[in-house]
Formats: sequence, C-alpha cells, structure tokens
Amino acid sequence: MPAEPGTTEVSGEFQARILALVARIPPGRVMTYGQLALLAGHPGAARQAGHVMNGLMGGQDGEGADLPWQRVINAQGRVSTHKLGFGDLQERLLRAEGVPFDASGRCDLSARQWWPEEDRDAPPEALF
DNA sequence: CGCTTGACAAAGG
DNA sequence: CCCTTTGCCAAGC
Repeated sequence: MPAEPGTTEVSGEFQARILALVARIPPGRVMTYGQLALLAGHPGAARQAGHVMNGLMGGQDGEGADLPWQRVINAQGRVSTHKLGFGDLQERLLRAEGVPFDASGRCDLSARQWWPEEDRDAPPEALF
C-alpha cells in the first residue's frame, strides 16, 4: 500500500520492528530498549523504543495485547515502569517467569538478556 | 515548521 | 552504589 516511493514509511517500520522483536522474546528472558532500537535499525533510539511500548498500552484492540511488554527492561537490569505505576506488576510477571529480581529491583542481565540469534533457546537448569 | 517531552544509555562525581 | 548531566532520536503539540 505505500504507493509513494519517497514517503517515510520507515517510521511505522520502526514501531513494527520493535513489536516484532518483543513478541519474539521467550519467557524467562529480557531485552533492553537500546537493544531493541539497535535491532530495529535505529541505534541510539532507545527512548523511542520505550515510546513505542507506551503506545501499545493505549490500544486495547488486542493488537499488542499479546506482546510480552514485561520482558522489556532498561540496560541497568531494572524495569523503567516504576513511575508509571505498574513497575511492581512487571517485576512480578518476570519473577513468575523465572527472572529473579534483586532486593534493589535489579536482575542479572548478562544471564537473562536474550538475543534473536539464540533462537528461542530455553533457559538451562543451571540458571534455575 | 520548531520546541518540548520521554517505559533510555553511558559517563562522571 | 546512588545521583546528576549529556547525548540521541522520534513522536506529539
């Protein structure tokens, strides 16, 4: 449908790319905003990655309702939704998936961060 | 058409 | 380890 060769439809591409990546995150694993932006083709646009997530919250048409938005955290290994009001919920959901959070609300990114290259690899028992 | 905002990231104190 | 500043880029107004 984009009949215009010059139109910047990439903006929607960015959003779709982010959502597609989030949907690919296996349970028990997490991704960072900067990572999403990088894989989306916009390195450095970590903030925008978060903006996209914020957008899927308003639409309740079941489009992004299935997206595991909870598996998206910041590079510090902490959830960036605390001030939004559902930070506690996100931590709870991740913890229920097997992602342990520190008393400070931090998790081990080195062990839980997931990359598409790993291909839905299940978390080994060693991590359990 | 331009300023302000923001689910971020990295560096410095 | 916690807090503050700077940079970055897209979307909203």
